[in-house]
Amino acid sequence: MQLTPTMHRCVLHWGEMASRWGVSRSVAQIHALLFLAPAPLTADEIAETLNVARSNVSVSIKELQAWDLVSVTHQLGDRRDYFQARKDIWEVLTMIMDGRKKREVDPTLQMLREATADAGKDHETPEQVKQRIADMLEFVEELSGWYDQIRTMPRPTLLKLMRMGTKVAKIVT
Amino acid sequence: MQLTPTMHRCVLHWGEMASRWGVSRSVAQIHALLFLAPAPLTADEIAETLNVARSNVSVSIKELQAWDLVSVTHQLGDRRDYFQARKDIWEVLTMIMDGRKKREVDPTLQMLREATADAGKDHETPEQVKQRIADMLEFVEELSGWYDQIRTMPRPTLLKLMRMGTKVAKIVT
DNA sequence: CCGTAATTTCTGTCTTTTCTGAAATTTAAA
DNA sequence: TTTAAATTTCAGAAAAGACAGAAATTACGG
Repeated sequence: MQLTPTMHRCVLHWGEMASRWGVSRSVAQIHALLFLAPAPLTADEIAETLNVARSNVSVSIKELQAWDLVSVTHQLGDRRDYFQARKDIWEVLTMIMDGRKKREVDPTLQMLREATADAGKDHETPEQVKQRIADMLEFVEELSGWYDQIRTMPRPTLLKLMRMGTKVAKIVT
Repeated sequence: MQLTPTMHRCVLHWGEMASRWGVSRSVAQIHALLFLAPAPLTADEIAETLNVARSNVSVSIKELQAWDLVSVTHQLGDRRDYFQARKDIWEVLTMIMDGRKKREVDPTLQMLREATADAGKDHETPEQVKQRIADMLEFVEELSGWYDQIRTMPRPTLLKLMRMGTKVAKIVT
């Protein structure tokens, strides 16, 4: 697939942001390419377009599938896999946030629960420190629960709430 | 400074999460240590407690200061720097979100603006692709603006809204 | 100013991550 | 089956990042 200058620019930018986003350059570039591509692409097309090893595409696609950002389709009379990315930008954000919560928050939540549970037996740690850990646990639990609730709300509702901006505050006054 | 088993566990966990959070192990461990520490610590104390090079502490502290998570204090009659971390967990979250937005979102927003502005001159890129980029720009602009608004709201208001969970939806019905 | 404590910068080493190319495996048509 | 295309796995090369220790700089008391 031939990249136009604009697409080229986006793909390169995605690649540059990759390390900040916590994925490898290949993963980010492939995602950019599939997100922009007007039609699904085969692994070979991706490898050729981005000049990366075919095997690299295979592994990167696996990761994008784990994030639920890319899926496979097929063409009649063609055994190759055709990959396409989620095009709905709102859904893309949701998938990324879900993934990040699972990887970046949940393990810590788990650890804080254990640490707090064990605090009784621990007579060395100053009360002040235990309290800080407990406070943190409570805060993260609350945030986590809030996120799970928001996640269930229909998109139009969220959109309306978002567009109200700070005006939502009036309901709590 | 001597770590109690509970503190030890937290510091190690922070270190393990570091790569997922996008910082180095040292940065995460130092942050954990300073967050839990009942009193400010010198760079030497940090280096000794965590068994890392003194220079490493210097660089890591710089990064934590760039995130606005750590500040310097002094003791009378002691020229050494004493470092302390923000203890308010809500503020810590805010600083991290601000930092992430600045590093992970703003550069992309910038790029999307430029790409969209240049779209007129670009006659190669399919309309469909240009549209996808424009939609993405609009979405990210909207999210970004929303975040900036929310950021200005007083904490008690946000807390109340958070505790309402999905009940906030009733104001848009 | 001088000497020393404290901190930072720099350079090279070590570790980790990413990526490639080859080999192995899977898949499906013949 | 057999065969060939398609995909995945794997081992090692290459690149990036983290870190230690030395050297340089800064800050301060005398």
